Amino acid sequence: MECGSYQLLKKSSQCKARLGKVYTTRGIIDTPVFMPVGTQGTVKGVANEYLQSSGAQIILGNSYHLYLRPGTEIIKASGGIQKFNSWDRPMLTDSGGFQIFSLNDIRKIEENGAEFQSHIDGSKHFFSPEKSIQVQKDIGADIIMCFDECTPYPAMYDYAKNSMELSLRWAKRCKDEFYKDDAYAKQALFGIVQGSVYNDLRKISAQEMVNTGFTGYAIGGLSVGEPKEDMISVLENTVPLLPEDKARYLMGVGMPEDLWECVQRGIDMFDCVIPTRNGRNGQVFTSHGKINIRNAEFRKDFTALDPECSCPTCIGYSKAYLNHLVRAQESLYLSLLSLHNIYFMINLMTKIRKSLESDTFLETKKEFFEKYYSRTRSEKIWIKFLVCWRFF
RNA sequence: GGGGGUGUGGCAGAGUGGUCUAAUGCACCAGACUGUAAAUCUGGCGGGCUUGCCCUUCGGUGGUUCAAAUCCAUCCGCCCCCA
Repeated sequence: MECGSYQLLKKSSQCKARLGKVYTTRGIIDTPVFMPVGTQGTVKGVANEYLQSSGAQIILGNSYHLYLRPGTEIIKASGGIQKFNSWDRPMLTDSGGFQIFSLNDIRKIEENGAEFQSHIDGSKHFFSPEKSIQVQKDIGADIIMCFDECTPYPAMYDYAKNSMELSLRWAKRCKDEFYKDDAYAKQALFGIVQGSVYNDLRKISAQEMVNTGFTGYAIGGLSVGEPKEDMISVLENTVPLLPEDKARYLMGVGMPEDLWECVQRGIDMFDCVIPTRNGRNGQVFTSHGKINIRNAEFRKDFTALDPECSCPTCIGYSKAYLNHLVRAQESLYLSLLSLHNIYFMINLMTKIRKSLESDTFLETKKEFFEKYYSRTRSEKIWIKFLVCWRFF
């Protein structure tokens, strides 16, 4: 099987959700899948052994960050990123496109590419589509991404259009660069659909990307601050334009509730920093909703974070102890909470896949949401809950 | 016994006539985080409500003044040095 190719196993009879597999050089990924983010070649705070025990099938790395440090020379010399970081399951690298968005103040975009100032030492670097592909080839992940501009939100129509068209031209250059040598035998290149919240732009982008032809298709530029309804609308209008026999990857999403909504609309792959970042900030996902373990209410709560979780954190430690670790700024909590959140996401995706196998996606979703929003009675959460219901 | 210093919100610590409910840090109470410039950031932290104002606060008491955390008197507590 060609690296990055998608096999559709089963379609939900209830919605656009689908069960499948993505084949890569280093293994087969069951989809829908959640990919923990490991920007610098490590999922922050979580050792490989634990990451594997969580059931994580594939993790992300970031070209821009790895290019700056340790540098592609070292990664190449080590035998590729997965020799370097000892992660033997599949990996995907982002192109640096997201850094065009997030390093807003220290970059300049032009037709040929983007000039960045290193956030580490201020030195100037230029990423063209060709450069990004070369870097990603040197890093050596199984799936690599086109260099794009992650259009900021809000974006005026004209800006979004120009940005989307630039990403299209860059995508073609990425493809040319990618197929220049035989790297494609081991790696797969995914294209990225842009167009902000404008469905006509999304349509053009999707059609053009498909015409250009990629092994898989990502939807980028979402979950950057737009209303949730806009994200859903974009998915409902864009996903049907993508070929059924290719993987669909929604970049940067998301929260547990988002995963349900987006799988329902036909997404196969997700990545998000949320489980690890929130873990480092004390916020924990549980089957009964998210909690901030730092809060006073947990000082004397000697039960586990989530009674339904069997991660090492939940097996070994109480909320009261984790609350203490956070308050005392003991570094152990960074790992324990990140690990739990990763388990939560991975378990959630397993639950989703099982529901697709038995074709009970919507029932399982409803069950999840009822429990997930049961803990808090706050008005805000209930409004969110009702908004989610609208999509049934 | 003599000399000097000091007492400020939970803690540390600024402030030495009005712009003081009183800087700043910590602690505390919450919130946010979506292809990671994030172990980060934001808000709150005397009381009351009609959210603009009112009331109560800088060891105690009394005073000076239009006005006192700030000046004076006195009392109380603590610290240092000399005997």
